[in-house]
Amino acid sequence: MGRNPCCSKEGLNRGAWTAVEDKILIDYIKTHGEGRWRNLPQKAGLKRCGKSCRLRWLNYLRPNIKRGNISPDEEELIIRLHKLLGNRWSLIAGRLPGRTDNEIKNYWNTNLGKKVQLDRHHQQNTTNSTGNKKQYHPSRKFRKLTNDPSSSGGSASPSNKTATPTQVVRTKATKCTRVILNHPQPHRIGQGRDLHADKESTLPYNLKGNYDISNCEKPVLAAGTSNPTSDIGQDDPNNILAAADFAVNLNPAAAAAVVDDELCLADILNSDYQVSDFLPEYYNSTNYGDVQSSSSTDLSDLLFSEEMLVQDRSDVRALNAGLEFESFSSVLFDGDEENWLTD
DNA sequence: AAACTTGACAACCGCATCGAT
DNA sequence: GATCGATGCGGTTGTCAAGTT
Repeated sequence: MGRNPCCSKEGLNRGAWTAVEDKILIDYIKTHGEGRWRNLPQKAGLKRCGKSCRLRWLNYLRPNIKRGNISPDEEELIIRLHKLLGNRWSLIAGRLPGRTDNEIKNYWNTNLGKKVQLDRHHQQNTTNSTGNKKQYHPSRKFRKLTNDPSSSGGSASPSNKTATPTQVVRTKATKCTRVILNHPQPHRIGQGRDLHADKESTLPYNLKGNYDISNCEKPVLAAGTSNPTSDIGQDDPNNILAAADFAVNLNPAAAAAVVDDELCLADILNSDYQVSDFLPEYYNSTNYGDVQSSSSTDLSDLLFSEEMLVQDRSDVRALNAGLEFESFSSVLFDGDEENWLTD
């Protein structure tokens, strides 16, 4: 039994959307909201496939869409996330507010993919600098992207001739020692647990690198809510982890918090975790050290920001099989001088 | 100036996944 | 558990503009 086509293609408009069609779609969605894409064209009076309407809305018409001008920061984040996640564009887009998966995919295919590829090529050339090599002739776009002086449109100066031919965006060797994820509110004094009195035993692991998660549940990755804490009963004795802080002290290994084998970085990135509001207060009160936190900070910002803390390296522990450690480490520590990470 | 090439990106398409029944 | 509809996702294509020869 074959699947019915999402819509009859006969008599439907195809190709670029007109301003009139856009207006109809916008007006309809403003009135009736998103969803029901299959029936939307008929109800709205559009001669378009429902899929097409959805795509048009999600990628171009909906509010808060950023168009063009992908910043160097965004570019860097895309490269890192792609290194980590591969072609999971929606996942990557989810970490870039206002950007769509389609835009990022296109940007990657036309810019970054080649850029990264060229960078790898250059690295190979520099490491294997002996022997005759076939000369590489990058395309016009390649030369432009990499500021190759041979580019006709480039602004090459004589001094550039000795410079590295590629100006590829390099990942910063940012050392992350602690990743804070939003998590359920810890029990407070008088509410079942006293963190201040017994913080070592209350936490599922202590912050000296000895992780004891045997009795812990993993936190609720409450997709779709920015405040998963509200779903957790504070007195639920089973929510040990829910009652504990989900900060992972990983010196020097940058890592996302991983609680069990089922939770990997990709899961975390795919969640709607945000840095919790209450953490600064809590951490300050328990003297657990600096926690840079902001309620508006997205996890991706945190994972890849300069704000990640650098402390001592003394308590590196293998964290978890679920962590895509190798890939993650290579993402964050691309520099040759950062070999210690993989030790 | 025309022909050709290349890049950018909007849009399409097929398959996968999820939830309701 | 099977089926089906709705939606999401990622690969690919089509088209236009800009650049090159």
